Amino acid sequence: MKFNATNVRASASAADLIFEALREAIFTGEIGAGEHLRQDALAEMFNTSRIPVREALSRLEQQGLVKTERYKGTTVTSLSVDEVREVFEFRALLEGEVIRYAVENMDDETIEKARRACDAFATETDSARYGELNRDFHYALYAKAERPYHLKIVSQALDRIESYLRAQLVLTDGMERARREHMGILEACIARDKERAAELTRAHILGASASLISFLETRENSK
Amino acid sequence: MKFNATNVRASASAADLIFEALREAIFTGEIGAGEHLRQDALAEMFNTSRIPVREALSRLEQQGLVKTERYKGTTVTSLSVDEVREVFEFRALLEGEVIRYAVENMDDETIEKARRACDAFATETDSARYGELNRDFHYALYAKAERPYHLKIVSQALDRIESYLRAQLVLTDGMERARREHMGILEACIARDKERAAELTRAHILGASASLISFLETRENSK
DNA sequence: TCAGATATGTTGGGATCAAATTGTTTTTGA
DNA sequence: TCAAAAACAATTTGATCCCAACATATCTGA
Repeated sequence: MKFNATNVRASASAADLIFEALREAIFTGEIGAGEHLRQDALAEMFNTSRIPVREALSRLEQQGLVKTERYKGTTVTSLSVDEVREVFEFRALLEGEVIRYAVENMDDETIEKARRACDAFATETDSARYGELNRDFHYALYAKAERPYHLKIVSQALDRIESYLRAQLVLTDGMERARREHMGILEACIARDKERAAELTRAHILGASASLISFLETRENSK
Repeated sequence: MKFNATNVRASASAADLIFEALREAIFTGEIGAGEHLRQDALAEMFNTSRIPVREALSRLEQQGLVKTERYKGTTVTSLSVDEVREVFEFRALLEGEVIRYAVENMDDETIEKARRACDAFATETDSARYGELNRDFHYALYAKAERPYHLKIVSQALDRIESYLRAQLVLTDGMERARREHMGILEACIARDKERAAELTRAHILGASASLISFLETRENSK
């Protein structure tokens, strides 16, 4: 007899929980850039020892969300405008290519799934969930590219700038524009027009980048 | 009295040293795919406790070089042919773009540095150093792209398949061909022809991929 | 024979201590 | 007085010993 394949073993370890909590806190801005994270304090906060805390911090560092210096501790990293711009540029290149692959394998089921994600994004009113629903839509399409490595890197790039992405979406026209552009991408996928889908995706990302960067720069200047 | 003969106390932390040692051992094949890594054994081997060992393993896991399952331990991951193919495909896309940026900013100093790296690669006789010198050449050019995030991802992709890359280079015509192709790329950079440099870089990577994969597949079939 | 019990080994995580390093404060000497 | 030196505090890194959770192999009894 074969046992039920439920993934009990994949249940989160303490390090997983701390990692997720910190990641989310950084994304929402609850922990601001430059802030110092002390291992002892975190261990106490999460009611564990330092061991899982260190593992979580190490993973955050690998993702570039924090930086730790020997004997000095770990701080939340802040990205410069140039760095943000570069990550968006990278995403435009990569996601454009990924959607091209995806359209090649596109089927009705995937389109249906993407349409639902698109609707969910368009009707959501809780701005805290914009980022998540935005990912849902794109990933629904990207899944069909059948390129797990590419997708992992896309995901990593999104993590790097997630907090900025969330900020961009809640800007006045960010959501409305994203809604429209998602529709366009979806239609190109339905028409199986991979070049148009790729071009729209690139434009979608670069447009968001431009709007975010102009926001960041005016904020920077007004300080 | 206990002697602590290891040079743990240099500048890198113990975890750094263990990480590097394991990484190199995996690259050279000293630790084969599927092999089991036990924390106790490693701690004893490096004359430390399990704490830095676990940190090193965690970092290796983040890079995808090993996989750990809860309460079961960590094993060296092996890539399927499809995965290897995908990483090469990814590199072709990304490195093609990176060299395009690099040519835009190209200067004589960089070309001189790349030429030296190219010569060093062409004249090296120790096959263990091929991989490193190959990286040196490409990075010398890529540096001028002034895209740190892109370069980090390139580096990460190379890490993922480093051991395969080394295997590919020591195949009979791998080195000779790489020599020729490096020359071509360098010349395109000198001519400031970014499209040709990009196309040659793509072809260089995809060619290596094709030759490696046919090698892997015949080996697979002959088993 | 084979399902269940048992033994053993490994990883996950806790607690506490020592060592190393950095930053801060206090003391000292000109 | 004030700059350099010394002492001190805070913090991270690592060691050691501990136990719990879980996996696997072996043994046992029907």
